[in-house]
Amino acid sequence: MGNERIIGATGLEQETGLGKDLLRKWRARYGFPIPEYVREQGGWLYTDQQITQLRLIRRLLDGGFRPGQIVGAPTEHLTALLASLPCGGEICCERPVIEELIELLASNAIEALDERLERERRKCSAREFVIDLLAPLTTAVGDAWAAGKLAIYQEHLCSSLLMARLNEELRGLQAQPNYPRIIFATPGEETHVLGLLMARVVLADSGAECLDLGAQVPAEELNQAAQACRADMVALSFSFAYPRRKVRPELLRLRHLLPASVAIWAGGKGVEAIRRPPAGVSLFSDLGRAAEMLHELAGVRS
Amino acid sequence: MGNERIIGATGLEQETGLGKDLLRKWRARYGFPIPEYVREQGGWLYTDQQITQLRLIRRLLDGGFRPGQIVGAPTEHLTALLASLPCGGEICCERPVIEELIELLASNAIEALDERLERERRKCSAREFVIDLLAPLTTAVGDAWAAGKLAIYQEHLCSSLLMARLNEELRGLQAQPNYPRIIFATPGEETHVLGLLMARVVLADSGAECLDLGAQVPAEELNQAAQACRADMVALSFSFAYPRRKVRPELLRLRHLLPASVAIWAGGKGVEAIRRPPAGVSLFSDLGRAAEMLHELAGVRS
DNA sequence: ATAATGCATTTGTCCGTGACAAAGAAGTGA
DNA sequence: TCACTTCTTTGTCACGGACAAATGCATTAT
Repeated sequence: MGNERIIGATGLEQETGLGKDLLRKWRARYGFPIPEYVREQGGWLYTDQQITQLRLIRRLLDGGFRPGQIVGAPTEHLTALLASLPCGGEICCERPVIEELIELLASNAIEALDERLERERRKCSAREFVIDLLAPLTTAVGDAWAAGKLAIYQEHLCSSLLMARLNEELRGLQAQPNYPRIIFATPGEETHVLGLLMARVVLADSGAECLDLGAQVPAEELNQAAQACRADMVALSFSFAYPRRKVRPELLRLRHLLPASVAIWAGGKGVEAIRRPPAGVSLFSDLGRAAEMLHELAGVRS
Repeated sequence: MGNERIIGATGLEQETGLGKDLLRKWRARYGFPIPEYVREQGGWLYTDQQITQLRLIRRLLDGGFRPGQIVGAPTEHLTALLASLPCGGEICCERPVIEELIELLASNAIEALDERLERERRKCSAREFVIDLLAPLTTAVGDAWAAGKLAIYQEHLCSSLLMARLNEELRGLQAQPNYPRIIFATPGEETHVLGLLMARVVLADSGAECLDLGAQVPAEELNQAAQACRADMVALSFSFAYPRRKVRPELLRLRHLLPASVAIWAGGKGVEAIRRPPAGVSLFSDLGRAAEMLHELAGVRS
């Protein structure tokens, strides 16, 4: 296992969420990161060091730092800054279960992980299972990856496992009268579906009728679908990776397209930082609150 | 409903699978497509006409035409060429069931569609269900979309429905002794997971132990996962949208990384055009054949 | 003192161009 | 007919410039 990894600029984009153009600009402006070109492989060679730094930078940017302050900085400096951030370097494990689960994942004990989840599932309702266990678990897994405790493939493995579970939960849930018909989708550039699925389980469990359009649905298509299916609501999920500045315009455009009778709910890590929602759009950073809102809404209707 | 649609270049990329850079080059080389810049929307305005042409061009390219012959051509010319293609403009509906299902989808009768699938499901084994119904249905839906008979959102809706179904099928399938442990994933830039899921159901139904890594797994991670989980095989799915030229290099790189004891199987529309597979890689355009191979392999082992 | 406004700077994305390598086509000789 | 070599087409990347949105800072008004 060498301490250098060849990754095409596009591959690096996958890992860090930092675009090709942006990395080029950084290289020009701050002199970092400068990869080495390897002829025989036909690709750029980034050192592990550089990749680590880029990951740290990504997290610091999310934490509010500006690129000019951190992009050229040495690793120690970055880690120091990260530690100074509230909830920065630490993995938030409020519940010991979650730590256990992550340990299992780290040691590739997939079957054991699945069984452990099954046991936890029996202890509570579907809603609690998702809100109090799976959601925190997902963010904890993300943190553990960023901290280098998990490999990406383990995160993927976990996602896949959770998605299968969530799909199971969805079975047999019946829509209740007076509860809205909701279309779930992920906006334009968002590929992460796990959060969306969790939301679907929670709201379906609460009695809503749910239709899923999956990932990367353009606003125009969403509008068509909402009208064709006579939906009462559109639910969107923005992950942490969604470019912040694009959230509001996307929501505004959708609000402009959709008839006023169709509500728009948006959730996920990507909208937590948004202060005031655009008019006619509801933001949720908490699935529990969304479920409450749903019940209120249905109560008014009946 | 206007006859013009605003789509950012990136949005168009979604719809047609044609990258931003490529469209720019085409515009410079062939004078097409030239969108109009709209200041107040801050985006490029592509006419429906242009989008239709681009879709047709996409299909013609898949059919073997070269860009220089078709990129500037008028719509009628393109449709004529498409009709001249074997199985070109037609939707291949070998089985009338599929046509029925598509009709249901076109009229947004999702529940009815689901019930119809359920009825078909009872008639046959899981394996036949996937191979003889779902797989053809998926390609038929793609064709219907390309022909303008379905909107994208309907395709998405169908995908989501099928994925839920397939996940159900997966439940309760037990791995059999002597059958390999397989890791499923989608390579670097591939986001389509439906084909992968179908393959997983077929092979799991045949007795393999399946682990899913989901979409967009870089070769390095795949290697790590394969070694950590002691997998016997890696199964990849390339959709029609995967850039042809990248298939072979990706497979070669993976073959180079993985230990020789780990088999590589690749399938999907994206590999059908590949004539000879790289050494040490098996290509499948047919899930049935893959299942047969699996049984042979297990027979040898036992 | 606080909030609000206007100006300067930072920063991410897109564009047009040129370079280049891989794939395809065409030509050549056995 | 097949293998091999040129020539052409074609997709992707790098580069530098341009630009708009976001941010920071200073000034003013309440």
